[in-house]
Amino acid sequence: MTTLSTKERILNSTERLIAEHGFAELSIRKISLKAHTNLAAINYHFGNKEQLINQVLERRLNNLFEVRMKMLHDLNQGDEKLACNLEQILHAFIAPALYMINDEHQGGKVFMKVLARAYAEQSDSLHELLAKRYTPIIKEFAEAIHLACPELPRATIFWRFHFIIGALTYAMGDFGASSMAKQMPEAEYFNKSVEELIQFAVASLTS
Amino acid sequence: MTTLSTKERILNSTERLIAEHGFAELSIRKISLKAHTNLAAINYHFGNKEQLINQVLERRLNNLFEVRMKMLHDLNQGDEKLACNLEQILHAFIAPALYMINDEHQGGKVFMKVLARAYAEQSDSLHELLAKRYTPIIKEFAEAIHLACPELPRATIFWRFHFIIGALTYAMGDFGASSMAKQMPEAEYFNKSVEELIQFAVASLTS
DNA sequence: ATGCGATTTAAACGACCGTTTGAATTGCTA
DNA sequence: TAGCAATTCAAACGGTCGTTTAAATCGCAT
Repeated sequence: MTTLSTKERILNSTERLIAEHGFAELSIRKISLKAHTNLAAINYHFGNKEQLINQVLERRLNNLFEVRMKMLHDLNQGDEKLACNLEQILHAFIAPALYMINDEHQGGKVFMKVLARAYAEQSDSLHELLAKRYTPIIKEFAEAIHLACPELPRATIFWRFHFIIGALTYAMGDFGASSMAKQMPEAEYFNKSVEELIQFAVASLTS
Repeated sequence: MTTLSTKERILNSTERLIAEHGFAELSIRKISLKAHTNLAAINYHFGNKEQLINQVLERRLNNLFEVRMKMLHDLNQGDEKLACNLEQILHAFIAPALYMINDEHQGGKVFMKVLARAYAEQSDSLHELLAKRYTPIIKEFAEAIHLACPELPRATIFWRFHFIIGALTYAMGDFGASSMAKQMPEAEYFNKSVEELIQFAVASLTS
């Protein structure tokens, strides 16, 4: 194990604690204990608890959204107005979230649970952060879907894409807790989730 | 306003506080203040905080699930093996949740936010309570869907119904917070949500 | 090696938490 | 109306919370 900076250890520990025990039980003291650092180090490096949580989310959201955008743009190489396969578009949106989940070493798996928790919190600062990040990417993907399915009204696309995000978020947060998960190895269940989710999303947009 | 018992006032206040501020900020003191009662009255009537929260959920979950079951059974009147319209089946599952939301007087609207929060919490007791309630109803609805769509593999039905529940839950928790919500009156947005959600669910099951 | 800014530390602050206690009050029955 | 059980109440319990303070320590350029 490489030696991590105090700041990184705090971010990682916070992420894990939220994923494992939720926001309600999260405390500065538990974080500092898990990160093998001092209580005050957290306020020193992050100001306060709220800013720490925001940075935990931002750190990975930035990466997740960059990957999604890159995969989308790679689909219509150069030509922005080229209509592409609906399944590919949804793959570009869904798969990065699941790749991230599989990235055990970087804690992406943990993060997706954090993200699911964050959605359900009604903390204004969290909601703002998520809305600010999601708005542009939703617009881009909705536009791509419109090109792929020109017969679908734009409003319908927005509604259904919104619902797909809900299903994805819910599935990620529930990952491993489902009764289906216990009937097969975790890796297999994971891959199956990706496949089923994409097929589900495609079907929901091709009525 | 009719005079409510202390127990009812505590349940109602707890429900509202969870919906408005989440589980993290919920405290016995805030509940007793909102319910115009004493701190100790809560422990007197409910034992402890955890049991109070469980009762808040059970009170409405029981009603919600009864209505769903009744609507499903009313579809195939008497004849259990009669295949019925997929849209009607999904309506029986989705609409009661939304009727409940619209039932302002009984606080159903508030409750759906509570439910959305509860999903994201990883409290074992909450998860157990929800799993115990959901398992039988999911089986019944999956069976009805199977009769309506015999060409769909049973496993696929379970996966997609699971995703639909996710979309529904997410939509309910997000109700009113969406950017779309601000562009039309609340009642209209609500009815539109029902319609779009059912159409979305139907589409996702008829690939 | 010395000085200085960056970092870490122990300790304490006031505030709020869930729960318990035992006395006061209420509502109903005998 | 007397008495008893159900309910409400003020007060206190031990604990945990987020944050702050000031001293100790570290890393590194001079």
